[in-house]
Amino acid sequence: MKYIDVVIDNKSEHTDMLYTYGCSEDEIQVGQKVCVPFGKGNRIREAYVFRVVDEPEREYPNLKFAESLDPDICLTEEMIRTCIWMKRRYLCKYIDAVKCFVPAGSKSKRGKKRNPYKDAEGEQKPEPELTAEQEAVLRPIRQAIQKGSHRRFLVYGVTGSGKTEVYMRAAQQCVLSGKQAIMLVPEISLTTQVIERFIGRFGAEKIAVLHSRLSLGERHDEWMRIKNGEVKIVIGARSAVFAPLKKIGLIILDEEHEATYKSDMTPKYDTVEVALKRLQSHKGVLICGSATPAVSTYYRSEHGIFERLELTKRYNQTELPEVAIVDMRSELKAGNKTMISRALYRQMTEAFEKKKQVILFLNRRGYSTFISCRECGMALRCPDCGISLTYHKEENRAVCHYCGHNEPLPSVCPQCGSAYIRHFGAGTEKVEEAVMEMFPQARAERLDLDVTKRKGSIDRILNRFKKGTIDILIGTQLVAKGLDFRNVALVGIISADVTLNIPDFRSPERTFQLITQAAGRAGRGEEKGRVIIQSYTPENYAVRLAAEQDYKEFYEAEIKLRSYMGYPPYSDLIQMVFSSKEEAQAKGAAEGWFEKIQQALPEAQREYLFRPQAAPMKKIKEIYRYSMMLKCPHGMRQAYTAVLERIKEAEKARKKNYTVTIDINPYSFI
DNA sequence: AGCACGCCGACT
DNA sequence: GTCGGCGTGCTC
Repeated sequence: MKYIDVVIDNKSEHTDMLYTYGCSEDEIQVGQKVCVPFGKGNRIREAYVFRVVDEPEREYPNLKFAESLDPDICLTEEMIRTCIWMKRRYLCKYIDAVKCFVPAGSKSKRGKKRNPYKDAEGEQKPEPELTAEQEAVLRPIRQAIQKGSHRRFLVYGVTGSGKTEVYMRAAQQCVLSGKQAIMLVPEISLTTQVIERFIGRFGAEKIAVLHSRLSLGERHDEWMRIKNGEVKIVIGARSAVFAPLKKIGLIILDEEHEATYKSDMTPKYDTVEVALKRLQSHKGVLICGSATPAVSTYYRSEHGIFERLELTKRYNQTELPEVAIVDMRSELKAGNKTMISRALYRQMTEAFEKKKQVILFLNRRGYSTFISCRECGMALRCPDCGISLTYHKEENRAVCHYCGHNEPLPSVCPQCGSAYIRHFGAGTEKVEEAVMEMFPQARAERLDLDVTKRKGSIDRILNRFKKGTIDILIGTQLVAKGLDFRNVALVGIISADVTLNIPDFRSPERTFQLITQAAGRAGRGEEKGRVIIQSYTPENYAVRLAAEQDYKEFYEAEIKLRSYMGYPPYSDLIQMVFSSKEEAQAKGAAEGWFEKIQQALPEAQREYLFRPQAAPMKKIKEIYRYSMMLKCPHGMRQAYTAVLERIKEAEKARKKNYTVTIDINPYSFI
């Protein structure tokens, strides 16, 4: 007879705690899925064992007994420890964390197992010889994996420097050492080449692929294959970090800087953090790889938290493309009011004459519009936060989405006095139209998230582009990621200013990354490629240094700014969103929390909490939203989240007419 | 979240 | 006298 503490699979905040049951099964283990009677009606509910003890901590007058255990689903102690850690770190419920580890689907009815990649042949290529640089990078990685020491590496390697080969060799070492590896990629549908290479090298039977396009049954089967130890390497998007492997020797995050590694659903976890937590238990190795590391990651590699390894040479010795910036202010002065500069037009014409292909980037304007001067390029920014102000139509004002600072819309540019100051963003959609008009004979295709939603259409469009049945690919960031097209001679970035003016402290970082990645798409064949960046602020450091392909210089400039403004990595940002059907309730909840947090903070730290403000898209599906931001300076994060945890706990006792969602270091602010 | 208990109003 | 309305409070 054992006593077990379980977490009930139940959506309520109120039951988010451990319940003690009796269990006659002496073999019961932490992580086991069980069925227990719960509540007054003793309805049978699913639950997960978090603790097993011989004697209960106190008397339970009406102790109940667990009824049965699920033979298939059993998490390890390490996974349960990670769940407990996640609850505290992301302020989610136990069950939310548990759900990350268990497969969503149930056992497939037909006992037949399906491996979606069973028939994939893989890219059959002999193992290439490693370059001296790759050898040097692999040496410490292999050593760490072999010795089973928990170490963290940043592999900073320029595009085309052979990072994937390094990953594969590291994974090979991991398998040789009797451990398993997880290979994470930002977006599975754009990573078929990587999967093919892994399958070609290791064989389909040793690899599991996890992603959202799998059916529930397929996902369950893959999960079981992994759990039963049939699989050596798991490839997948961020959720694959939860793969039920027994001995994790290695976790790789490819394109480490990508936003998709931060979950925007509950629990709002950060993949690197979860990976590190798991690897601590497994004494495993973390590899973060990127050609444009996140500023916070590079900072860690400067301060001994990550060991930095560099790949500086392009694998096949192809030259970096020639990058030119076009000053859109002078285009306007010269009377060109279209979104295509004369230089870009010329280059496109030339490319088509040579039967080459063109990629145009048009960044989605997203949810906000910034205000800038078309004559001098200046964009309105918050005097306190340094981020772009957003145009609010209703009040005709410019508003800061971090602190709420707002000012009336100027009628003339405060810098140069021009009357050509207006809100920007709209109009980028017209690029496709403009291009069609300028090049009616060219076959253009658009690739963005709307198109992507239709299953399989990414691959279809990309295949057509590869075959050459499309001349111009017009796309968003999607197209920038790791695609390898030989025949692309020219990449045009329609407006670098759009990403630059997204109201987020990371906008320079993202601009730099986008331009660099986009540039990497040009000239992958024998001929040198060309890149044209159009901007109203060509002197901006992010635009200029991206054109020069100078990451380190950019990092130095950016980290100074972060330090000065107190943004990550010098702080953590916490966003709270309060939503309700009634506007007054959402507002009231936000203000109530504001007061409570203020009271909990020492007076000198109250400036770190910004006043709540209505979300720009105030009403989504009849729900009103208010948001508020808390900046946690160095080392204060735990103390601050503990304050929020206490308030959340206290609010739970009352009946609430609102919901609060807390996002630690969100990727976008609303 | 559910589910039961509970204490008031319209019905057989 | 009883059926059922949903307000309240607890779930090992």
